[in-house]
Formats: sequence, structure tokens, C-alpha cells
Amino acid sequence: MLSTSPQLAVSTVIFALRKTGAESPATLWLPLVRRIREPFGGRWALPGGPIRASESLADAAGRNLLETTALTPQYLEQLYAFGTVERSPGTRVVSIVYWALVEAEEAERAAEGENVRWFPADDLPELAFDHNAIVDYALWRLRNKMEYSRIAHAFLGEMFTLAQLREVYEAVLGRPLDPANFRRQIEATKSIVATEERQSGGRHRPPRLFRYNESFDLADNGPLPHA
Amino acid sequence: MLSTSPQLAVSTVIFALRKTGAESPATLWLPLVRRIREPFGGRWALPGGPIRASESLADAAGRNLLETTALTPQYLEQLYAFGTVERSPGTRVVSIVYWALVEAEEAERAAEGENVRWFPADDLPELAFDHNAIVDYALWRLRNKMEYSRIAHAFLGEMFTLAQLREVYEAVLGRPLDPANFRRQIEATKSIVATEERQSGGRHRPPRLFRYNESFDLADNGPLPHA
DNA sequence: TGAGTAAAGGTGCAAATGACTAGAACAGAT
DNA sequence: ATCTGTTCTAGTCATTTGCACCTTTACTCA
Repeated sequence: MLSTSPQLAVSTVIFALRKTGAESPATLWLPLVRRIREPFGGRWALPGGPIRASESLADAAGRNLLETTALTPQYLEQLYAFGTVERSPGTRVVSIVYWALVEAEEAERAAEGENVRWFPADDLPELAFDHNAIVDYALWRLRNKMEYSRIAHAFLGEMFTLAQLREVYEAVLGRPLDPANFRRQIEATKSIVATEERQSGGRHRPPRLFRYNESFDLADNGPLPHA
Repeated sequence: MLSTSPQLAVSTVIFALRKTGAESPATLWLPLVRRIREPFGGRWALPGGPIRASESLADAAGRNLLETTALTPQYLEQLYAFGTVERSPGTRVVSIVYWALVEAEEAERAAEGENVRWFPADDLPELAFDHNAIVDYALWRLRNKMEYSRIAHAFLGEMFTLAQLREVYEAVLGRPLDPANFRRQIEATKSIVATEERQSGGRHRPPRLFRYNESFDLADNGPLPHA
């Protein structure tokens, strides 16, 4: 009997920050798609699909994401290759999973449908396959990376106030940060620069707008082949 | 035309510490295997092979490593999935690469042969496929991880002196460390405990032997599915 | 017994961090 | 125009951390 090579697929865990109420803190959300086929028909699952012969793994992740959720992420990084024998009933599937971040605005644009819905990352239903465990791992990576890189910026638009940036950190790390100390740390950084513009409209002193210094990478992922 | 799924394989970058001369500093070495088939026939490559239907990815990496190099690593972790279109001439191959550490003693035991040879990690020949880039990335990960985990211990045996442990750090990080400060950092750690035994034989005050506290993991890799 | 060597222990400075206080600037309401 | 509440902004101070350097201890070998 010829041993057939495992089936190969890519999936993506993509996070966005959402504010439910006006005064409630922002939390992490992610879009899931409803499975139509067996196994796990009807269950929610990570967006993903097969790899085409002409595209790299990252390209496959981005394309499947765009096709199923209409989202274009600000940040995309390989998470892990999952390949235990029993993770998919019947067939042997190896999933190369990416994780991604998307701006709040972009996340709003992508309309929800019958088969695509956003869920809060800390309160998911039972997903298909091992996808609950995968999301847990992606959350761990996100929180870890937040502490020693500048990926927080990927949740925000071009320009942002320090309060907005701090809100991102507080939502991901799950604890409040001192505004004054936070300011000091950001200003010590060269990767985030102050602009002359301010954001008006609130019923308070208009905060200065900041901009990310494009000459810095969002994260140092080492000497990884670009694709 | 039916789009065929890419071919899937695992490879492993496995490091050991070797001392060339008696007084020269230890450096990183890794075993490579000589390819017999095309493409890249005759070139050196990372040990690896296909994934069996009954084994997980990590198991496949360990098995292929044992079969081709007779090595059993002290530490094994997934590195990255490489899958650009052009990385293997002719066929489309996705390689899930692991990286590993092995004790010096265990590395000695595994004899070199015509088709397996150890090379210094910082002076490799031109390897098959994109394996040079893969080794570079593995080196980067190793150096990174060395700074916030206790994997250095995986290079050593059951018991070791602080000087030996420091030699590992110096070899991997590529810079000398202050012995006094190094001692303090290690002693602040709960994961490495002093024993009552000492190592005699040197022409100096006999150093205390230390032991790794087995109740700690070598590295915190988050909530990863065990296999 | 003395010389040499590395382990082991200690001291002090500088930078980073965390908790806290206080004033300045603005929007909107009175 | 003045008041009020909120947030930005600046600064202090104590604690921790990292790092450089120095001294003492204990052993082996000649």
C-alpha cells in the first residue's frame, strides 16, 4: 500500500479590536466561518483553504482570508504547523496556521454574513477540529509579541492618539497601564513619532496625533525568507 | 487539470557544542547528510524525510533524525514551515522544519560516516535547496531563545559547573559574559539548583556542580498542543 | 610551603520601572 | 464670560535591575 502524503491547508487567526459600548473597554474579536461540509458541518471554524501550486504559504493564507472574509490584514505572520494524526476525523490534514491583525476600520468594512461572524476571542463557542486550541496559542503569541515589538500599531490606522495606543495595550495585555508612564515609554521609542496635528471633537483637551515611523518594522522576525 | 497538493516533508536543524582545541572556545556544530538523488545530488542537506500517516510532525522529525544521524535530541521544537514555490526545482515541496539541541556526549556517540558529517554552524558550504537560509534562521531563534529561557542546559549533561554553563551561553551569544554577574543571575533562578558535589581535578578551587530542576520546562512555548 | 588559578562573594553606579502628584489645556455647559 | 470636568503633560521619588569592577577564598601543582 502506498502511503499517501497528508492533505495540506492553511488557516488564519485574525484579530481586531472592537468596542462594544461607548465607555466599555475594547476587547479582541476574530472572524469565523461556518462550515458547510462534514466533518464538523455547521460548526464555526477558522478561515482557510488549500494551497495553490503557484502561491507561497503566506500568499495562500492572505488569499483564503480575502476570499472568505474580505479582509486584508495589516500584519500577517506564520503561527505554527499543526499536524497531529487525529486532529481531523477520517483524513490526515496538516494545517499551516497564520495569525494576523487588522485595523478596526478595515474590520468594520468587511460585512458580516450568514456564514461569517465576529466572536469575542475570550468567549468562543466550540469550534471545529482543534481550532479552539489554535486560537489559544495565537492569543498567547499575540500577548507575548506585544511586549517586545511594536505590532500594537497594526490595530490602528495611520494616525492615532496615545490614549488609543494605550487602549490597545490594555485590551491585549488585560491590565490597565499608567498613562503617564506609558507616555514616557513611547516617547523614548524612535519608532513612534509625534505629529503637529491634534484630534478635536472630544469634550476635553485635544490630544496630539502620533504616527508610526515607517522605517521600522512592526516586529523583528529575524532572517526569515521574505515570503 | 487537477491541482495536486504540495509534497510534504520534515527536516531538522540540530545543534551541538564542540570544542576543537583544549583551550579554544566551544562553537556550534550541526550534522548534515549528503544527498544522493537529484536535485542537488552530492550537496549537503539537513536531515529529514517524509511524514508517515501514523505519526505527528514532531515524531516524524525525531524519527527521520534518528534514522539518518542516530541522534536523539534533548530539545526539539518546531522552527517554521517553508513553502515558497521555487524552493525545490521541479516539484513543489513544503518543508516543516524543526530545530533541536543535543548534548555533547550524545553527539560524540553518533559516529560520522561517508554520508553524515558535522560542520561548524558559522562556516557552512553551499547546501541543497534553501537550507543555508534555514540554518541562519534556526541560529537566530536559538540565540533569541537563549536570552529568555533555560534551553542552554540541553547542551550539557546531568550535572555541570557554572563555568560550563557560561561557556554555552558565550558560544551561542558570541560574546564573553562576566562570571560574577552570570553567577548571580543563575542563582536568582529557581530552575537551576546547586548540589553538594564539586568537580575536582582542575588546578584551582574545585567548582560546585549544579543540576537542572526537572520540575521546570526548558522553555515556555505557551499552550501548544503537546504533540 | 608558596605560586598560580579560577571560584565565590561583595560594592557601587546608572538606567529602567512603577506609584504617585500636580498643573495646563481644552470643550461644553451654565 | 466663567465654571467644570476630563485628559494631556510634566515632574518627583523610591525601588528594582543591569552592569562593571574589586576582593577574598580554596584548591592543585611544583
